[in-house]
Amino acid sequence: MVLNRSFFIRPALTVAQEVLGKYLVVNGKAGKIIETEAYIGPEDKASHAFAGKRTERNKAEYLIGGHVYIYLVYGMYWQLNISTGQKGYPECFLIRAVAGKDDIKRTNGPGKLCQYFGLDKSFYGEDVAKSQRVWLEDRGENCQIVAKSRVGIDYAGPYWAKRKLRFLIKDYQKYLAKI
DNA sequence: GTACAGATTGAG
DNA sequence: TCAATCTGTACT
Repeated sequence: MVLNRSFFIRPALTVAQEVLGKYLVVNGKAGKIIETEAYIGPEDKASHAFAGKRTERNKAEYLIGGHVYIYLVYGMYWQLNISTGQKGYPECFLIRAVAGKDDIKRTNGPGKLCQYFGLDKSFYGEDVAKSQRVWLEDRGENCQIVAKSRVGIDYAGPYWAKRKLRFLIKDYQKYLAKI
């Protein structure tokens, strides 16, 4: 079943965990989501929307849950986020890794999975609850969740860098072992 | 206008 | 350990 609006309008903290084990489907390719990070609103110092900041780049983060917030980092890699929560409140989660058919080494990083799925700025603001080319699917697979610290945000200070806002499925290492 | 750093990655 | 390479932000 395709995940609908009601799934995404909950807090990023909830959605980032529940979306693990679901499938990302883009242009006919599908992958099981195995790692995410939550960016939980204006008080989150690591978020692009910290202190309610709004820019041309991050405006999709303010849309009602279910919209694609995709942006370029380091000049070369796209990061796929999906907004959560209500309209006007900047929350989202970042999809950091999915498990594709067999070549996980091409989808085990946020930049790499976008390259694999062909995701770029043309998907900016896409509504995954309505889109015909990108959506999330529940295939009835349950999984256990492990929480870790987020990656690459040391600039946000020890409190936000250490908070357990990165989520992985428990057998994440098993997938990596297939490389 | 210039300077700079970043939610990454793969090669050395 | 480091370079690739673009964009928003904070300056001049």
